Amino acid sequence: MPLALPSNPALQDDKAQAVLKAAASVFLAHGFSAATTDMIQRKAGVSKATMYACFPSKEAMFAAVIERECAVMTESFKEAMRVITGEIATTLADLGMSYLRMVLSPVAMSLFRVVMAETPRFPELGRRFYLAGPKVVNERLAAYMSEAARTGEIDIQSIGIGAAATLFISMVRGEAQLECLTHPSAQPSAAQMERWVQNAVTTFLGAYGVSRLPRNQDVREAPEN
Amino acid sequence: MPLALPSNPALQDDKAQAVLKAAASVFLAHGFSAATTDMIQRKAGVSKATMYACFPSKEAMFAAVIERECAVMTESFKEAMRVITGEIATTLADLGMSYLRMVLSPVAMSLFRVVMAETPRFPELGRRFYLAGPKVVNERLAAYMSEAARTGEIDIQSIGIGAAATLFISMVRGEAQLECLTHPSAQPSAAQMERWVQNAVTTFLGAYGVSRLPRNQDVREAPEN
DNA sequence: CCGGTACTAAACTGATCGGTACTGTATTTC
DNA sequence: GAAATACAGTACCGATCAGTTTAGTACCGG
Repeated sequence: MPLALPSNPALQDDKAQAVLKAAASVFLAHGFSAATTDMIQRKAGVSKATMYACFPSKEAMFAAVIERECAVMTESFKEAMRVITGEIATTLADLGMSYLRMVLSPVAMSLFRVVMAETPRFPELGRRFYLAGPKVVNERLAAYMSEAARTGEIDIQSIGIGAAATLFISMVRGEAQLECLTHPSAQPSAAQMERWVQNAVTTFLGAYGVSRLPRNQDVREAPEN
Repeated sequence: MPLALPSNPALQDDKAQAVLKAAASVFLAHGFSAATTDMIQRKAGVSKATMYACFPSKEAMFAAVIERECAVMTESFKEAMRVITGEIATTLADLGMSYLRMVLSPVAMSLFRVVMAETPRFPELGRRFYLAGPKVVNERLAAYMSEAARTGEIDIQSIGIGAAATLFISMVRGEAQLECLTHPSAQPSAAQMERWVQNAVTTFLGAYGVSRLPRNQDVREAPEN
């Protein structure tokens, strides 16, 4: 008789990883309630007993999945928000594009959907998401803007660094994310993404940029959405 | 004992409304998968047979609920985005506050969560939501901005009316909605909401406002979030 | 060779799901 | 007053759920 599986998390790490990976794909595709442990077990290629040896319950699997995806997201955002020194208009555009690519990626979209849906029932999950994603991005961007303010490229004294960062990010993400969330089949073109980012940069620098060159070196025309 | 029924040939319509209302509260609270028809039936105070006489299936109930909530939302937004003539800074702040109050209301938040979660499985639902909410708001705001541009209060030729409207709305909504979605327990204070709106107005007019008065008549200082 | 370990496959438990069918009853219509 | 209508209440159906248990297998170190 196989001994009755004590709470030994160090089973085969191999199997636990397979379960976690399978659980991630199932939960991100279907959400918590619509996902079934059978789907996870089947996709992981392990037996039910093994799965329940790795995680004590469906909820625990879900929590582990979200935790892991948040951690991955944090790293991706840190990478995406790494500043390459240059003119501020270019830098903001680059940061905006990196950010938008991340936010609109299939994994990030699915994670967003699932977390938003399940936050009322798993509140700590929403907080975790906020800290892993938006918080990190805001901090990185605020750090850059602080430097840009110091060198005189922008003047954001009137609203503060933190607010300036969130406003810029909100403009970059706003319409883009909303449209993609509500139209899941069609993903946006590169040109569309550049338009979204460029509009945000133009507006932000229009409000807070310190113009050394004559204003309005921008912009191609920007269609409705 | 069943109470006396109002003797109408349209009894069914009466019950159907009760079912729809109950279904709305259950679906908005739990999402599609976690909601059960028993919860709806119980809350509506009707029998299962009656419920299934009104709607052929759980999916149909869900679709009807979302459809109705979207219709209600449209009317609310149209009301919220009605312009009362005044100075542009004041008008934008008023519109922003009305909009934000709507967006952050419990019903709108729940609807947003549910629609975002279920759009991959019911794609037409996401489109419906977009048309009923964001689209309407953008149109209303764009109409106002068009007028403001005509009277010379703003100059948005460089990006276009539609883009200007979505950027302003994105700034108003961005951080506010994200924080409320991820922190469902604590609803924001009026002061916090005013700060969000004021930052958006300041930034927008900083970029596109035509200053007749010396610039920077604004702003109280704006804390981080 | 043994005994423990790490599993698989599948049967099983009790609960719950969406949906149907049946029974009984109050009201309306003719 | 009889038939029809519109319901409540509830038992029921097959399916499916999360999670447990059982039986058996392949591999390991000693």
